[in-house]
Amino acid sequence: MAEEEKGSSKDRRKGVRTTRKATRPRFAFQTRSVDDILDDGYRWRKYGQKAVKNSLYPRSYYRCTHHTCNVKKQVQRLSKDTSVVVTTYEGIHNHPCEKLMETLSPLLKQIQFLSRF
DNA sequence: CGGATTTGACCGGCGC
DNA sequence: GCGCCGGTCAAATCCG
Repeated sequence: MAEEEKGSSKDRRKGVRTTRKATRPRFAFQTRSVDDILDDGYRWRKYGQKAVKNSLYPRSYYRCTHHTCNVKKQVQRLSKDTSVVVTTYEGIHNHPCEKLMETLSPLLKQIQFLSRF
């Protein structure tokens, strides 16, 4: 008979060890922007979207696309001011700021160039 | 082609 | 004990 892959093959969530409660500081601040995705210097990948009761707008969940970076970001829109988004950062980056580096790259180059003198 | 994104479905914890 | 909510992951799809 055909093997029923339904059920066993569908091994969805498997081992969500609770050993993931390491230091995880949470920083939340509001920003006035019409875009939910605020490029603050890191790359984010959306992994979920859920609607909030206190808000008639959905909340977006983002995660850092880095491998050694376990940082999470939550973005919610204020029901009073849809032009304001609340960004909550959870965790710390384990890698240098890509965008920041790119922005400082030309500057660093110039500094090094001037340093030669 | 690869990476990124979207939606739906599922699971765990908690309350009563 | 059961139901409900929140939160996360997976697959499929899209774009450059």
